[in-house]
Amino acid sequence: MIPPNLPDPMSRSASQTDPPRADPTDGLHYLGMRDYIAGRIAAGALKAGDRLPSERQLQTAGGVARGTIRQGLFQLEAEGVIYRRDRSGWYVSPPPVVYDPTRWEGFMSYVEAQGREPSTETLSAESIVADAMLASVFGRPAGAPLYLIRRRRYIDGRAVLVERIVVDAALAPDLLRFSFDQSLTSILRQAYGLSVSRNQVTMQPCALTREEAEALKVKSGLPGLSVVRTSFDAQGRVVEYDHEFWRHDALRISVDIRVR
Amino acid sequence: MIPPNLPDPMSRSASQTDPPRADPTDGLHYLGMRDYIAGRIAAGALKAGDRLPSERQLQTAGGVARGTIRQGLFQLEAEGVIYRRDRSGWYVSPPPVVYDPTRWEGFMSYVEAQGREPSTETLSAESIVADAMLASVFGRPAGAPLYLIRRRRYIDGRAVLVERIVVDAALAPDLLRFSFDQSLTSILRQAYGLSVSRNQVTMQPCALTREEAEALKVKSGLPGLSVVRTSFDAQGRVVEYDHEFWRHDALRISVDIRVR
DNA sequence: GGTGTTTTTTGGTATAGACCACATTCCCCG
DNA sequence: CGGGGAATGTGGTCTATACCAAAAAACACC
Repeated sequence: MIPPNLPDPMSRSASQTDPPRADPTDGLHYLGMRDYIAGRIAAGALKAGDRLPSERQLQTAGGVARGTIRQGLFQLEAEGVIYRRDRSGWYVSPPPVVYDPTRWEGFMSYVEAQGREPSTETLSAESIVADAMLASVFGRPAGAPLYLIRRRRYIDGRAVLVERIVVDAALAPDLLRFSFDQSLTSILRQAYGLSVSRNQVTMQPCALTREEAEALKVKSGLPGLSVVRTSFDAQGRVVEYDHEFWRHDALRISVDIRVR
Repeated sequence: MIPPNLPDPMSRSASQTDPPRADPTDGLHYLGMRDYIAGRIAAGALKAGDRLPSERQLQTAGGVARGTIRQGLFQLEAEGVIYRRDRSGWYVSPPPVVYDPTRWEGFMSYVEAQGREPSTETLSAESIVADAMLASVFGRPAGAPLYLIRRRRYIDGRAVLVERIVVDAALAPDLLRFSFDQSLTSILRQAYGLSVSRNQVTMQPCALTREEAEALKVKSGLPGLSVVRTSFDAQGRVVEYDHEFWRHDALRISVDIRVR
């Protein structure tokens, strides 16, 4: 379904136009470690989900200090090649899911369509009142009643995003009686007749703050992707305001559009 | 557990719904340093483009080891708050430009529209032949003649991306006689009658490899954003195949779309 | 078989010091 | 005044060590 117009990361270094050079790592130890691990993954010796040798094993095997090892691992982490589970170890990242913001089908369906297994967990669902920022988003006075839903979503059992969804209570009265472990979009459509006709999506790299990092069970400060989605219905009313925090290695953005 | 003896930073993001806690950084020195710098920026004491105190100055002022200082700086870098110039120092990042892949106007116009000053530098322009990957992109046999243009683009004098554009020589014969310091899209339209009617864009966080990092004058391995854009004309022919490597802190993606 | 408890392993944080390569600055000389 | 070279400052890399907190594994017990 997805056109293969992105070269495989494996073929990145294979530029035949470059002049031959003796050592692509410039003799830097942490780059050597990075390339060694990356090579083992590319060669298939380490597969998605596999655990890497412990840092101390790599240390003695490679003859370099542990700090240097970690420097190389951090770089692979930034590339999205590996990830860590706190105090458990380093693991090979599974492939990212492809997200097309112009084709809004909802998390569950597009993850499933890519042969992965999505699941959702509701962290909290409560009534709140609009602060200044939310008031301007929804075009209502400060203090207007809203619903806030916090969810955590998984792919193949790995937590990949946490989100905070805000819904206007005036448009969806008594929303909290529903369970939110399924698609919220279909609840809004079927129970309240609210259908999305326009989406406004912005994305930005970020560092996961304490709250999001805890929810994703990662160390605070890891790189992430912040996605803010505002959904409007045909009348231009804000149906959903959704702020998602993704693991940066879990997502690839793909947009296919006709030029206006 | 001794907090760094630094002047009071602004609290990072005091969420009034959180239970009160003594120390939002958990007493971790590198987080204290991070929040201290972030606070100075938020408070306006440090503005975009300003240089931070040197690591050794922060070290003595804060009473923490240099490695710990750097850990905090790296985190701010991952957030896009600061950046470094090799062996020169750390600087406050300018705000990112907003990129809307559905609204294709070209780099020059959308950067200018945001009140920033774009510029372009051609690194190389040459004839190549299609390898297997490019052959499949362009739907032509391997060995077909193509043009490869490498450019570096700036915003307000700071290099923000390098790109490799490939054009089918059959569609744009003798393309290399043009200068590419302006918009390539308009050259293709005006000189060859090629207009883009569809774009396929994918984006993915990456680490900048040696080649791109050198072109951007940053350290190899810094986080970046890989953007691949394939432009088609009305007949479905590939007009441009463009692979861009962005500084991750220079870009924000914003999409506004009607749901299909 | 299940259930707590202890031990071991693992990554997370932090220190102090050393040397290098490059950028910048300054100063001297023509 | 300009240019060149030396001195200095800066981040970049690396080592070695230490201790901690949490996860995982091993174990003892019921």
